[in-house]
Amino acid sequence: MSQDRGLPATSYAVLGLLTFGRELSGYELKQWADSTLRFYWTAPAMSQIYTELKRLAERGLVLAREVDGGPSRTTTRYRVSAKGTRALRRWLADSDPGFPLLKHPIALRLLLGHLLDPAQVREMLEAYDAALAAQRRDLRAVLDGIDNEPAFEFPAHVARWGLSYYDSEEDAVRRVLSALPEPLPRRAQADGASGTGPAR
Amino acid sequence: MSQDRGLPATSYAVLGLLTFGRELSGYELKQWADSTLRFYWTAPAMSQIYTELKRLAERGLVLAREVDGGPSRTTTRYRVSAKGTRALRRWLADSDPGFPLLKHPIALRLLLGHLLDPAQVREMLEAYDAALAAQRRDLRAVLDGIDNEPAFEFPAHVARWGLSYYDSEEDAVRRVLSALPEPLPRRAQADGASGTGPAR
DNA sequence: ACTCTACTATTCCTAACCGGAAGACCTTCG
DNA sequence: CGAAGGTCTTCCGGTTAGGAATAGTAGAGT
Repeated sequence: MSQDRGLPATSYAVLGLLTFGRELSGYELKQWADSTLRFYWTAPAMSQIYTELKRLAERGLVLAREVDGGPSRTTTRYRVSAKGTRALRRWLADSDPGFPLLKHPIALRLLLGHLLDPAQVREMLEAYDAALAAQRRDLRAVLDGIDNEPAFEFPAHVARWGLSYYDSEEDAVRRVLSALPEPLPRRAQADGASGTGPAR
Repeated sequence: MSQDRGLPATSYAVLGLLTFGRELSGYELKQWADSTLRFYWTAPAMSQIYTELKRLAERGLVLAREVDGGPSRTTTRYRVSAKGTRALRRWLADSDPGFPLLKHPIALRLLLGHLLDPAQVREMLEAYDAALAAQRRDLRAVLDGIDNEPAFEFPAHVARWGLSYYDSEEDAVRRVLSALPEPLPRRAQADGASGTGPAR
C-alpha cells in the first residue's frame, strides 16, 4: 500500500517507458533507456532494470509474460498494469519532483583549473565541445524520429529541451575558452581550420 | 599504487576542495560542499565525507592533524599532502572525464505528460521556474563572494557557467509553457497578455 | 559443418552512496 | 541555570550503480 510511495524515481521512469509502445523485455527496455532516457535521467544499468522490473512485478504494477524464444529459451516480457498506470499518475501528481541533479565532470575539473596548465584546460574543454556535438546529434536523431507524432508530443518537448541545453552548454564552453589566456599559436601553422577550430 | 587510480570522482572532489584555502574539518568541508559543490556535482552526505577523508588519509593524500577545541575536545583537520596534489593533478590530466550526467525530475515527468492534465503540467513547470530562480540567487551569491578574487578564478568560471545554465533552463521552461495548450482563462480576465504570456 | 562473433537475456557480486540516528561537547542567551 | 542550537564525528541499514559472469541463439565467413 503505502509502500508504493516509497519507490525511487528510477522505478517510475522504467514504468513510464512501458506506457508508450508495447510489451518489452528487460533487454529491450535497456536499449530504449539507453537511447532516450539517458539524456535527462540515468540510463539504469542492466542489473538495475531487472531489479526494478522484479519489484514492479511484485507490487503488481507491471505484468510479466513468458514468451519462448527458442527451444530452451524463454524471454520475459513486461507491460504496465492498470494499477501501474494509476500508481504512475498518482506519483506524477503528488510527489515533489525536487531539483535537477547535475554531475558535471568537466565543471568539476575546471573548478580545479589552477592545478593544470592552460593548454590542458583548453584541451579538455574542446574535447567536451566535441562530445557535446556528438550527443546533440544523437538527440537530434531521436527527435527527428518522433517529431510530429502526436503520441510523442511530450517526449518531443523533452527532446527539444535537451537540445537547447546542449546549445547552452556549447555557448558556455566557448565563453570559458575565450576568457582563458591565449594558447599562444606561435607556430606558423594555418590555424582556423585545424583541430580546435570552432566548427559549426 | 595503482589503487590510486581506482578512486571515484567524489574522492577527488573532496580532495580538490582542500586545494583551496586551508585545513578543514570534515564538518567544515561539508558546509563548503553544500554551498558550492552542489551546483554541478553532488554535495556528498556527511558520512560520505568522513569516509572519503579516512580513505584519503590512508593513502597519504591528505594529512590529518588533531586540534584541540576545548578541554576534552579534539577536532581533526585535514589538508592535502604533496602526494595528494600530485595524485589530483594526475587524475585531472589523465582520466577521462566522461559526459555530464543529468537527473532531471521535471523533464522525466514532462516526458510522461500524456498521463497528466495540462493544468498539472503547467503547475509543475511554474514551480520549477520558481525553484530555478531561488537556486540562481544562491549561486549568484556564491559568485559575488569570489568574483575578482584571483585565487578563485576557476571557481568563478564555473559559477558563471552555472548561472548561464539556469538562464537556459528558464528559457526552456518558458518555451514549453508557451507550447502547451492554453490554460483556458475563462474568467473574464483580460487575456491576450495573461498567463502564458512571455513575461520578462 | 564448424567456428567466430555479435546479439539477446539475465543474474550475481561488490563498491558507492545516502540519510538518519546517536552521542558528545560547546556557546549563547534568556 | 537550563534550553537551544551549532560543531564534530561515527555507525548503521538500505538502495543504487557498474561490471563481470553466464548462456543460449543467430548469422557470417571459411
